[in-house]
Amino acid sequence: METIRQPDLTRQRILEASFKEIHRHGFQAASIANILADTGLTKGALYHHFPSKKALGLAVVDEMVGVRLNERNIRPLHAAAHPAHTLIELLGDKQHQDEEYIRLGCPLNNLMQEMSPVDEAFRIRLTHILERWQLAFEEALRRSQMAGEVRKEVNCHAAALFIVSAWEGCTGIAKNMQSVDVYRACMSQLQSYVASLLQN
Amino acid sequence: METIRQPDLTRQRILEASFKEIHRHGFQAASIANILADTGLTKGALYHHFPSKKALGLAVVDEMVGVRLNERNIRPLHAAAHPAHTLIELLGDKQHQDEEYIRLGCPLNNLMQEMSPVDEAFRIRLTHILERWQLAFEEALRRSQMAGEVRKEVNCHAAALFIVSAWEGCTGIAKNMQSVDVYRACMSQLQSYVASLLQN
DNA sequence: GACACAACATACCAATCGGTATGTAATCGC
DNA sequence: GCGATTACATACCGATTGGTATGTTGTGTC
Repeated sequence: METIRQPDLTRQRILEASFKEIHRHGFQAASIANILADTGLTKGALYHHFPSKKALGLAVVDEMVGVRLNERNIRPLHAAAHPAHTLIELLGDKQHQDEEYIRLGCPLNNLMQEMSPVDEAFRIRLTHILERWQLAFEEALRRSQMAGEVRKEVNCHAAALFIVSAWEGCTGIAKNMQSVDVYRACMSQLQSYVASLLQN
Repeated sequence: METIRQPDLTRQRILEASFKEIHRHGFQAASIANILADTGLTKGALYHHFPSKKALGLAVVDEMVGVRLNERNIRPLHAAAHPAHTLIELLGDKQHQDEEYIRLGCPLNNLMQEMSPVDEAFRIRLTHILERWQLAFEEALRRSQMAGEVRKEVNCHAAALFIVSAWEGCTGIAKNMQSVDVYRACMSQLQSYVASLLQN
């Protein structure tokens, strides 16, 4: 009975199962037992790779939540020729209109709302992710501003903060109403807000 | 040893302690033991007034969260002579800038984010509260629209949805950043959005 | 090939959870 | 005043929680 061992891969499997479990139930209600049942592993494996449930949660924040947000919502802006327009397109992206994603909500927002008042370590890491996101929007607006596409009296920093906030607000409301239509209607209003920052 | 009994009052005390506990830790992580310790009562008392933790939570939603929102964010709009302007003032209300309120977040939003995907009974009641709120904004905008204060091409329904969403988004982000300044900056942007709906 | 260590599995633990069964005292109806 | 019922208090319960101690097996190293 020889069983192959791939520690890096099992670690990743634990992270993915934990991400799913946390996305469904939140961190505090996330059950180690469920994660183990999902992966088919046992406690020995999990506590070999992660010293505690909290450490596992923080790893999920950094290596899953943060990375996914980078790939989906930040990277597209970096290569954009007309960042502000790419931003508006991003707000209407079909990627975010997935049924289950709307039902379960934005993983970043979920964790922020749950953990921020409860655990400082979580809060700080989540804030860092949030700030990277906000900064990406700010730079996108500023680049478009220098290109004359965004009105020059616009406060890009404050606008970026508001866009991130409103985005999370829309996903949160749509999550409660369990409606893709609500999500679209809400994000459409946000799009027109961003459009109001443009020239003409 | 005669102890006076005021069942209505003890029920209210349980509700208030539960509201505090839930506001701090969320519903699922809220501890019955903590609530009892806070009130000085015992399990016998609590389970006499409420059949289960879930029923207690739903009562908190209806009798505490819903009522508070009515008094603070809806009633002020009913008597307003210029509803849209009252709405803008409401967004800058000092009442919502209380330190602890920002640290712990909006009770309605907290519960929506936590409970919507997990429990349908919670979701429905929270949605009702949310819809009443949205409707109050919609009617405020519409009244101002008929008075010629809000531009007539504005979609009041969609705008109200967005205002509620963005508001909750702002409180959520400020809660994570634990900053009254962030809250103010964010709500200020929302104010200017609403202002952009006005005539001229 | 033997030794060392990493990568797991198994079994167990105390603490906490929501909930219940039972007991007791205050209050209300007559 | 007396029985019935309401309003609690006390003690207990099974289930689940995150965590640990110990065992076993694969794997790289010399």
